[in-house]
Amino acid sequence: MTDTGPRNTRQRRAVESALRRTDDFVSAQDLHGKLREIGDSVGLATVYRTLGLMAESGAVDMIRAEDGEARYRLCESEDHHHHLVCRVCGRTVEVEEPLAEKWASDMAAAHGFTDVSHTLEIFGTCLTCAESR
Amino acid sequence: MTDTGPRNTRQRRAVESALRRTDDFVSAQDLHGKLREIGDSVGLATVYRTLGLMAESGAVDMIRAEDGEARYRLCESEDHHHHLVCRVCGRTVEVEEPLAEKWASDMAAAHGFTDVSHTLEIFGTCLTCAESR
DNA sequence: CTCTCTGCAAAACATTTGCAGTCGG
DNA sequence: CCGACTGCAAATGTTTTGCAGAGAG
Repeated sequence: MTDTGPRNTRQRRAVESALRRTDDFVSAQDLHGKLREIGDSVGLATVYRTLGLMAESGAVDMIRAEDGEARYRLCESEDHHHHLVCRVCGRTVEVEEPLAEKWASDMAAAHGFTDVSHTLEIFGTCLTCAESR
Repeated sequence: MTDTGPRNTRQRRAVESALRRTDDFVSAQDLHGKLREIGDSVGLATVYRTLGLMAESGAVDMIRAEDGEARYRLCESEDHHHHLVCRVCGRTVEVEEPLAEKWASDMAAAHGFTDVSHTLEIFGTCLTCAESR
């Protein structure tokens, strides 16, 4: 079980670094743009591939914006959690709801479902964005 | 307030009829395919436009599959509700969770967010699909 | 060295839009 | 009649993939 893990390439470091510098959820496209701006460019396909791997390994959270676009963010807590996202500026608050977890799995079990996963995201307009409207 | 509503065209009737014949969530592409199969073909763009309007008016529920594709289903209950969806066969169970509603709005308000909306979907493998695996 | 990772460009998809013609009311 | 609705094809935007070359271990 010698987990060699992914290779330590410049591109991977750049993606992780850019994610670390961002508090909010960003799309693969956004990230690609940011990297290009700071002159640490990484191919778009590589950004997608890297984010995909990180999401699979649990290193980043992935959510879907209301239009279906995927957005990523470095995972802060180990525990499963959800997000309150400003649909204007993207500001994010990480929230926990232990009851929802249990409710979801109980509900699924009651109907004979297994391998349960769930999504729970809250979208709104944050105070700052509402005022500057 | 004479709501004339949308026009009663063959295409709109075909879409509604096809939705009525399906218990599970279907994508616009699926629906377009089904209509073509039964020889009651409707342009793909029209399927999208019609589903979009119906979703806006609340006539259908719209959820995002795990891959981000939009899926639609005739709305059964007036109240806001959520879904337990089999990720293999698409079988759907409509569930309600009044606590989640309140929790989401309270949580958002506590952080100064307004115009709150939320998504809560549960994905799993239903008994039938688990057995035939 | 070897095998994974990368970049680029093309492909694959879902969805939207421009426009001219159709048809419901 | 007239404006909303439709079909088609082209445009868009995101994400994936094929392939040859680069570089990590």
